Amino acid sequence: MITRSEENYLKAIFSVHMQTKKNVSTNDIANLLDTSPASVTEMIKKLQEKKLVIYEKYNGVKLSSKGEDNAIKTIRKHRLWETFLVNKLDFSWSEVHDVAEQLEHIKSNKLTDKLDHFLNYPKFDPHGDPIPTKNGVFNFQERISIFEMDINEEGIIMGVSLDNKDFLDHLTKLKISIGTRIRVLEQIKFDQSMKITYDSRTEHISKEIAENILIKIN
Amino acid sequence: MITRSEENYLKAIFSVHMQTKKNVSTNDIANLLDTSPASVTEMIKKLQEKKLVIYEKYNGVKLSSKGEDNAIKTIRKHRLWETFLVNKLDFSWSEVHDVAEQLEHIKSNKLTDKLDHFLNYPKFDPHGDPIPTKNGVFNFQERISIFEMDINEEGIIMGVSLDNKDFLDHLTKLKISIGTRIRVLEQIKFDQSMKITYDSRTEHISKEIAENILIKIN
DNA sequence: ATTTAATTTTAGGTATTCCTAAAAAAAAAA
DNA sequence: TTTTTTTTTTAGGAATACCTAAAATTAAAT
Repeated sequence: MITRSEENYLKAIFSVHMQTKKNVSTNDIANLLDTSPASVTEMIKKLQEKKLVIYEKYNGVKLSSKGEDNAIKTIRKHRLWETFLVNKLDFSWSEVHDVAEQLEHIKSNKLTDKLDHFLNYPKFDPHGDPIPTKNGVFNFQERISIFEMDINEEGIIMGVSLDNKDFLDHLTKLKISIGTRIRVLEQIKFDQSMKITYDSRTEHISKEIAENILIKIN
Repeated sequence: MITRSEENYLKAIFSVHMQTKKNVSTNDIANLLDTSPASVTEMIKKLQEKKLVIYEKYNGVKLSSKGEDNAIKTIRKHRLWETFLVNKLDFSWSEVHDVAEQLEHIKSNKLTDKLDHFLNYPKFDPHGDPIPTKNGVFNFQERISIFEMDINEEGIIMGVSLDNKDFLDHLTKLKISIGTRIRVLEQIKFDQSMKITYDSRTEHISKEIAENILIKIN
């Protein structure tokens, strides 16, 4: 049996590895999970005994295939539940994170698969992140941030790279959501903020915001 | 914060008290939760400190109003989730218990209420048990078991008093479900089994089965 | 190449929730 | 009423998952 805590560690290791492609450091995990590095070392040892990670002292960890399977399953559940909350229960996308964080630990393969079916096998969650299939296959979609776009370039919003309530609430206020087609009008040199247009609106967005909105490339 | 374990104890106390209407004994709780009496005593003390129960040594416990509120909320969540699983995800009624046992501990009032709305404010769960409202009001319905019915008496099945997979699977096989109208044809003296008719079928059911199927009594 | 700084691990604790075995209290039987 | 049985509580431990402080190791800077 894999405990809830263990699942959170596996998910954290998966997520850091995804970005860095390197062995994941004790400190990185501690920061992400908001625990002490000492606790991380201890837990990693337990995960190693359970053959969920590959670990060498002072050299970081990576997931074993068994550990990766579990991490992907947890991500799948998290994203399916977020989709359920937004599409069926009418939650706003800024509200779903904490609840999905709990729901992702419910143990029942049947439940996950029936939920997937009920939602009509969605490929992306409400934040635009891909939902792995039952077999653990991600449907990746190349994306760049608005900040990286050129003047006059167009794009369709595919997701966000920050799951923060204030940020998401702000996007809601701006009526920016997944599927919105935008065009970059201007980049202000002084503060690197950007002027964009969409749905016959023109808005000014800060660098921080532009960096965390993702558009489809290709 | 009330932990998952504490919630299970509160639910158990509520459930035993419901039947006995007396202070609940340490042993009863231990049996229901499949733990040792020693663990129960210890936990009760903690619940007392949190003002969730009223407790006197060697004299059993009862819930405080705060404890009862919580127990009812947990039952509400359990039954709403069971309804969701059966009505929306197409689980059979014998499969839902274990999953609902996990889902009932998800903490989010918003989720519970939105789920209730999504399900169209159901009054009874798939086993025929009443689902308390947001304000903790139960919709009780007087019920007796088939075993208590007289010869030739008619009734509509409103629920079951046993949440056991084999039992529920057997009912499914017999095509007996909530809403089925039945009539008692005969009671066999020898083994107290009963002959019943419903939907133009005639079946023989054992005493154990008859005792655990509940019909409406006006 | 040392010294300094940062990271990681070890050592020793705490809180939660469970356990068994023994003691205490209450209930039932003789 | 005394003895026996049952129930409940206390005492002392174990596992999980966290913590802080100190030691060990690695990385960075002078």
